[in-house]
Amino acid sequence: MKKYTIKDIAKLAGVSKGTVDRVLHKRGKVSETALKKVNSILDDIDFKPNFIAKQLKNNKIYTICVLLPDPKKDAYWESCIVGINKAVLEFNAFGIHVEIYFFNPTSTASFLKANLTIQAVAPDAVLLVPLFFKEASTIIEEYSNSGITVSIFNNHINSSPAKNFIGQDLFQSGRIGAKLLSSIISKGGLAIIHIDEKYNNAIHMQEKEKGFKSYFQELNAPKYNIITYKLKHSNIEKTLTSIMAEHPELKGIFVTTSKSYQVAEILQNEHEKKIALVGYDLLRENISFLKKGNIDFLIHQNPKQQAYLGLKHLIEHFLFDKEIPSQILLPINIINSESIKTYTGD
Amino acid sequence: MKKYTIKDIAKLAGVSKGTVDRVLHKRGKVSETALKKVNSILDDIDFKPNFIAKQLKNNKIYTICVLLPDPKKDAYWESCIVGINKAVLEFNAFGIHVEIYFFNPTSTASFLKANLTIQAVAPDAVLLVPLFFKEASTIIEEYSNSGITVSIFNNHINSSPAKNFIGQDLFQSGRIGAKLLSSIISKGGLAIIHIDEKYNNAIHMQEKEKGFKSYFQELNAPKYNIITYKLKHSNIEKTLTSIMAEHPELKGIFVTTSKSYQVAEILQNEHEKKIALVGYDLLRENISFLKKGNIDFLIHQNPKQQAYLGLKHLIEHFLFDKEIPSQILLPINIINSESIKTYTGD
DNA sequence: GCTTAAAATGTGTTCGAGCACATTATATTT
DNA sequence: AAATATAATGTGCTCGAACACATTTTAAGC
Repeated sequence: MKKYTIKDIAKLAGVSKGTVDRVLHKRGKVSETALKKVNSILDDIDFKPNFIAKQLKNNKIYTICVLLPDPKKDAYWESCIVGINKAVLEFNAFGIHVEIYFFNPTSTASFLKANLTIQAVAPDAVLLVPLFFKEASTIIEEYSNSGITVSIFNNHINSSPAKNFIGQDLFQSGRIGAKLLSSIISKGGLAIIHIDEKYNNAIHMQEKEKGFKSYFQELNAPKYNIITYKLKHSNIEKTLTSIMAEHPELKGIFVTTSKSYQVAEILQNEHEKKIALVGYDLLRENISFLKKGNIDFLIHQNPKQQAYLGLKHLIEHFLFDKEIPSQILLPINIINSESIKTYTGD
Repeated sequence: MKKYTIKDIAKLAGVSKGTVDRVLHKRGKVSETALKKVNSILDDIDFKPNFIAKQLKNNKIYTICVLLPDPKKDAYWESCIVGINKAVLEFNAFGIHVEIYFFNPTSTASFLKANLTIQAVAPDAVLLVPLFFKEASTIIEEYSNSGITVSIFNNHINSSPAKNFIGQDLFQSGRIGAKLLSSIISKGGLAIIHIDEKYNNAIHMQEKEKGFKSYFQELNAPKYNIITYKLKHSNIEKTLTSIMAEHPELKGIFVTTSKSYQVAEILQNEHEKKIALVGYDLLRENISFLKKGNIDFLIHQNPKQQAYLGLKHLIEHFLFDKEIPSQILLPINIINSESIKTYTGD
């Protein structure tokens, strides 16, 4: 249980701490006899170098840049900042310097420009949302070549050299949505609705759709029939009402993006029949409709936690030499009108 | 952005580091003029003492004892150990020593005995599950008098001097269960079933029942009628089948404890009609029935996270001088057969 | 003005690892 | 055997905060 120091070992082995140091770090210039003496002591005891002392000697300030879509353009990203601030606060006793940058999620040029700025900063690590597949891959490659550690969250990029990803299993996410709708309604028509956002997160939507369909395929229940639509924000109301007119058997809708409130808005005027609605993300508008009962369930993608963990693992990597997990898939939270209350704080 | 040291401040203020030190720690023996000089510098810059150096100087090992019911007696507590180990791992670079103790949840004597052992250890803090109201209150008082910090989790004790509690809002938890059942079934009979465990966690069950009922009262829907039963483990099958015979309108069951698998076991033989079932906690048996479809939703009380956070806040209090939050109410997670997959890891 | 007490201020050491540099021991060459 | 090269080992300083102790300054008393 005693904590041994290098000095202790030196004493026990009958050599100086310099020699012990050379043995520990394999710096050579140690005689056979001295090596044996030190190693025999090291075998006997459990020596762990004092991390605190190590850090003090090192005494470096690590800079980490975070790059994400501008929350002003899409409120989904707001909570990421909360998560980042949480991590910053947690480690403010250490030499960690975090800078946050935004890019316009509708503009690849903006993404590239932001990365130029970051490259000028020359940070130790970058945590980013690789919204644009192609551009992100190149950029990440560049960072890697400069010896800058890269972690990504929210979006996965298979072919990229960045190995540290934090997000959710989108396929499974779709299955969860399917299971939820099948819990609420026992038969009838179901619609998968992709609301086309200004920027393309097609992979997200596709994976969720696949998962959703796979659930019902496995269920092998012909009592459900599933239709899929891709709506544009500009004419949702018109399209949706016509879909409903065309499909009177429609009982449930699964919205694959955070824009389910736009569907809820329209559904709330449909008084004669209740259509179940499952959507994504705890946006203010979504929460409002969830509480009112127009949205039945929200699936929580937890962007706050994604950003928090991404940053935390980078920091712990630098400070404590911990390995960064190559992939973290967060639990997918199901939220209803009553449980939403418990998600406000931490 | 520069990191200032005491030496820097001394230089800027034109005094020695000893004087700066005295000002920072309010140790007195500082002249009016020197005080002013140093304070004016401190006002200008953002000085945060280097935590690493502080720790190295301090070089103390903090001992924290954790006391919880024996997981061998009730599997619910198993995951607490996982949470504790997570915290221990996270801070293993620091001087933190954690000891875990168990008590028999059916025996107050065992609880008292374990606390005697802990008191002999004389730790810096204790994290415990105050299962027995009266005994826990006394014990916590004793710890406080000895200057030992106490945090509690899972159970709340109003009248105790321990202010640091981590758990969930049980009333709200009951409301969530109610909302879930009302999502699945639109009308009919509902049963609240308390399965009497060997030890009394009556407060838990009562609060959940209150919450459950309050939801339906607010809903003001006479299409539901609610019955409440308290079952003993020994004769669940007999009692439950007689209840179902007596109440053919029964459509949903809310089990307030982690023993919903016992109900599911019986329900799986009822093939002619489907009864919705909502229960608590991710025990192996519960998960199995959730996947099979006999349990519709599980409410996750997250004992792992409760233990983890309890320990983490104690550690951060000692290491970083952070204040321990007087109360943390964790989010209440809803889990279905598809989302359970995403909860296995972290 | 001198002595002594008290207050104020400064100096130096410690914590443990890490590394530069100094010193000593051994081997090689002439 | 002496000179030089090379290998091996030891010493001492650094990181920044904290605190004990030494030194200086100021005030009080006669």
